[in-house]
Amino acid sequence: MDIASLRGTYDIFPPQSRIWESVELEARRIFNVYGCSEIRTPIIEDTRLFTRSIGEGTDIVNKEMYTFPDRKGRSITLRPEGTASVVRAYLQHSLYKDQGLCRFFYIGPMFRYERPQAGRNRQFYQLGTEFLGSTHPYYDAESIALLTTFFKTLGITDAVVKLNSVGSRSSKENYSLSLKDYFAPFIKSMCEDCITRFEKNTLRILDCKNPACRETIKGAPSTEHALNQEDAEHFHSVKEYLCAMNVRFEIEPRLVRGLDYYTNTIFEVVHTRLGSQDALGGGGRYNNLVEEMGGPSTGAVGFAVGIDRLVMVLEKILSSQETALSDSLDVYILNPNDSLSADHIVMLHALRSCFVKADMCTEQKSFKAQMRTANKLNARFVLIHGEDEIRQSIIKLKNMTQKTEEIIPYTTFYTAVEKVIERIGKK
RNA sequence: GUGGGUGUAGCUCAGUUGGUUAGAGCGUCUGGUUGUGGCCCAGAAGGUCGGCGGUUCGAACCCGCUCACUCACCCCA
Repeated sequence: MDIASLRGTYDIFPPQSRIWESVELEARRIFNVYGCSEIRTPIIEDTRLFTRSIGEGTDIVNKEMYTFPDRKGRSITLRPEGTASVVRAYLQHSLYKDQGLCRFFYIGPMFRYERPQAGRNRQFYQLGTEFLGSTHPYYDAESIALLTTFFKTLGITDAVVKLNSVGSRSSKENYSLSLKDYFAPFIKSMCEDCITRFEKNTLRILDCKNPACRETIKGAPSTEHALNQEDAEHFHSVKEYLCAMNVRFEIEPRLVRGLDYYTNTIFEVVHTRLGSQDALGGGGRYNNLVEEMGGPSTGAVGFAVGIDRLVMVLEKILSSQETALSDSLDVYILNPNDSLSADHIVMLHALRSCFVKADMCTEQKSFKAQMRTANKLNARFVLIHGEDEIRQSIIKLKNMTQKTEEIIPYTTFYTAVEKVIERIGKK
């Protein structure tokens, strides 16, 4: 075949898909406990939604979006993240009129045109929450607590929460200015990237990994000094609430995020077993976004988790035994006669109607070969109903683990099925 | 977008300084006497050596281009 999955996209199949299922199941469970309801938004949106919310100067908007004209020439974009769509839906349906706080969660694919790498794909999957309608610092803390609780229930105990605050818009602007003042004398000796960052997005200089730049960055003013009174208090409360909930975190003064809409609290959860793309999740507060999108001033906070990366970590934690074990069959119906009998089809159907995980052999194979198949399928029982059994009006049921065989009388179809189900222990 | 690494059977990989019919392990299938699995034994199927072009008497091996995978930069989840 000459057609393969597109670059940066991939297929998920067993046994790996089982991990995905359990992640999603656990997420729904925890989110429900925290009062979040699911929101499903379209995967395609008007391009302007993202350019406005994420920011014109960001990498996502500049070079990573899947953007194309539709048949009427409108600019369409495959969503690169979830928050913008949630905010759009929130506004479009005037949800801010209903109640104080809306708690949503979402799960689904996102798209970014990037060079694939470990933990980075063009179609990737995120699950996340958005709390809309409050500026209270408690919800910043609750978001982080929910995130860490989720990881813990999945068995991830060694993830690290990194926390910082960039402050409100005015604090952010102040900070940006003070950084410019600080870097101005050194900028000519810094790396090329930093020079462009200096003009484009000064905050991002703090993220530079160049050792020479690093030295200059060390002396840069930290975000905390740039926060105004109110922002500092907000940040302080968040930290206090986190401590109260026994959530561990590390203050990371250099932490800045690539999306423009963040204000105040920003956080990231990293895991050491991931490689260079080590963020399992991240998020923060975005108090201006709803208003910027044309709604009322609305406080909001949220996070997103990279499911692809989460699964990578879980695969390393879980033993291969654990993932393979779950695949077993209750009964395998043999086909000792040459042709597929109607009796077997009806039997299979009846068993499945009673939620017995059953399957049957439809091929013309030797008895031995059929037994081998049963074994390969990890069948707990094998049901034998061939010519001999028909003559004697019985069914043979072999217990594969105990290697025992039981004879079940076949007086009527229903009593026989009943007995089989009873023996299998599914009643 | 920039760099490094890698493409040989379904999977994991060998393959000598270029030289006849390209191998192994696992997996798959079929047998090992009448209709009974795993273990063991025997056998079989399965490959455009990523693709295209070049060098050569001769290329899986050398060269060029291209595609894909992969890791890193960048950025993010």
